[in-house]
Amino acid sequence: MKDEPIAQRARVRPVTLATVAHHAQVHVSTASRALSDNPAGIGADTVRRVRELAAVLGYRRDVGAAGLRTGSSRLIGVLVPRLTDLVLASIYESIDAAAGAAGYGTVVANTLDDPDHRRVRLDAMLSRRIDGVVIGDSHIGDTAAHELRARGVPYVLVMRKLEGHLSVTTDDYRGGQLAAEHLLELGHHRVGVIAGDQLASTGRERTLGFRRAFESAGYPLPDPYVVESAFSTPSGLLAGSELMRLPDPPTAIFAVHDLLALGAMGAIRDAGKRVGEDVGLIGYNDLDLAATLPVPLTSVRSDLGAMGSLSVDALLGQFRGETPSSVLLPPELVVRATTQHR
Amino acid sequence: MKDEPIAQRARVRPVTLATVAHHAQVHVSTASRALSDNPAGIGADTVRRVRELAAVLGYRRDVGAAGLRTGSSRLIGVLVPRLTDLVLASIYESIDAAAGAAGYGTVVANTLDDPDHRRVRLDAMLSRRIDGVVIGDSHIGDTAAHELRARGVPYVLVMRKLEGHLSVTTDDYRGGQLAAEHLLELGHHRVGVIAGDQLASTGRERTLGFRRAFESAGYPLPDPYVVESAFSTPSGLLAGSELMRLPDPPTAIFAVHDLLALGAMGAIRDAGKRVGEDVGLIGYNDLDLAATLPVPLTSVRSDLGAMGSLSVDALLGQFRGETPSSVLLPPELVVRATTQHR
DNA sequence: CGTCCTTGTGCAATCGTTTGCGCAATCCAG
DNA sequence: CTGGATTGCGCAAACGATTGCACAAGGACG
Repeated sequence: MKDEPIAQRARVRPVTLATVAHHAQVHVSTASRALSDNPAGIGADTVRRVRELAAVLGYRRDVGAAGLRTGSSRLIGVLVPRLTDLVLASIYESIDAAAGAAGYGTVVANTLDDPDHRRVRLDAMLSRRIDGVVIGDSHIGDTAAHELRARGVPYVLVMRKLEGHLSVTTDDYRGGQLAAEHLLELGHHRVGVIAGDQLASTGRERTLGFRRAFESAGYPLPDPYVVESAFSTPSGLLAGSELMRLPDPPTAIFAVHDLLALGAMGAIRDAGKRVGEDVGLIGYNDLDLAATLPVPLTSVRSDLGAMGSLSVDALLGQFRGETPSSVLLPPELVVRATTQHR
Repeated sequence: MKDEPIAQRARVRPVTLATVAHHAQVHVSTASRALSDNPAGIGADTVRRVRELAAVLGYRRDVGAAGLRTGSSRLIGVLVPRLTDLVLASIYESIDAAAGAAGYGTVVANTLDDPDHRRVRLDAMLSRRIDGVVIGDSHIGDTAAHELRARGVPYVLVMRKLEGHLSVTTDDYRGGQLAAEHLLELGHHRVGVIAGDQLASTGRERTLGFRRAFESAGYPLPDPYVVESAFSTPSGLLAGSELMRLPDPPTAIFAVHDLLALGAMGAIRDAGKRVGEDVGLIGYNDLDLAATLPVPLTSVRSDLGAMGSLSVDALLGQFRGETPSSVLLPPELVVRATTQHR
């Protein structure tokens, strides 16, 4: 008893390939092959025996160790601005699901749209020898994509695009147009935009498409009617108040993100007006909650699930040595109560 | 040129410890020690030289390979029902931040509150030899915690508790009481509850605390006034409509999750009543958006960030061989416009 | 001037898996 | 009954990092 080593917090599991092989009375290499996806050069009954034993013993292949040998970690990194942004969370969910179906795991990092933070997180990912990266937070002037290209690590941008890089996005310019056309049809001529981050292609293009459409119709937007913002609810409240405080407040507002629209609702209320009746409002992304709000929100729908899984496809294609091309999905306008009067 | 091997998609980086050691003219073991956190037994200038060289060469320690040797993957697994649930996303963000600060990475899995799904995801995590697990989706009758205990893998429950397991939660029973006391003070006697999932401790305890308080005050809630639900906005709309269709609809509603409250707002509107003025409403968790809604939402606040980082602390403690004890954080009522009339 | 200690470095084993290569056993045809 | 083809399996070398142990150099001390 005295010389028994102290088993403090003994991980109960040293079940390795060797254990299984030993029990099955075969060589470890045989066991490895028997457990591989398509066992070549191994007798059918050996395969069965090894697999049964593996199951009984609770064997679980050590993916890390395997990766060391094969050079592939079977891990995909995902960069997002924030997971508490519902839109990114949705995309990440579908990325993870698609990756999982293909036998890959994912690691996600909040970059908070901050370059330093992002450097650190990307470094950590590279340290884990990820096989590829989905970039969901690209920014004008951002270097992550270039760096990955230089390193030869496959990557794809999602949601936000960047000139010269593979991406899977929706046609945000067109989305802005859709919103504008709808408001024009309703007879709005003095409108405001809560424009989001102009360094992100989403905020920029949605705003641009919207402004151009109003311009073409003969009602160009003066600059004070377009206010930049982050992509959060509080930010929407701020920007919305700014618009409502203008000497001639807009009769309708286009917010480039549903959460911004949510904040704008508060601002409109605070200004003593009624959403939908006095002031029209359009959001973007058509989140679940848009439909169930007290006053259901008109929104430009983009297929977040599709974006996620297509981006994974693009990555998997690169793993196979192909060179996929960028995807641009069509947006769609969903009309609800916030733009029904007038 | 002919015999040049085809360099298809050559990962440009074979910078290993050996490369660095070679350039620095030292043995690889010396290099390893020089790069470790506190270099013992290595000359100060050697350390400096090696580190400089490593930086110049763009060396990055292969965490997987290191883990193979050290037996620690420096990876923490996190189980959540869904990341699109804002509450869980917030908790996960703080878990990831705390883990990152301690030098750990995280992998998160959506279990969708589905046992099979969860088995698969947990298996994948164990295959990666995670050092510990934060369980954010525990359920009555759930086996994950037991299994981890049996395997000797450190774990901690967060947000939802389970008898006999280490957990970091807020006092949900007390939270329900707070909501009830507030409504009683306002003179509400016929109230409804949107109770969430009764297999989750959150839904159960918040509901229980609320019911007991009304019972003690002499106004027990008839069963039809308590309706179960998922934890999403659409689900809140459904449950809310059910309550509003009762012959004697409640004069106030307690929803055990802000998103449920959001859905309930829609239901109240649909019933032709005004939120806050005709029907009081209380949510739970005090998400960002609660304060900025058209009618700002009264909500029971729980400190999600603290829960996340405390749960990581609990895990780290176990890594060090300690046996941390469960944490119960106090909730707090934040009164806003949805409960201001009457 | 010899011995002992300290300090810095190298050697080699090890973690769990995959895989090229070669050896044995089996089969069938000539 | 023999020889070649085929099949099934084992050996050992990676993969990249960490670490116990041994050893060399140099200073301190008696």
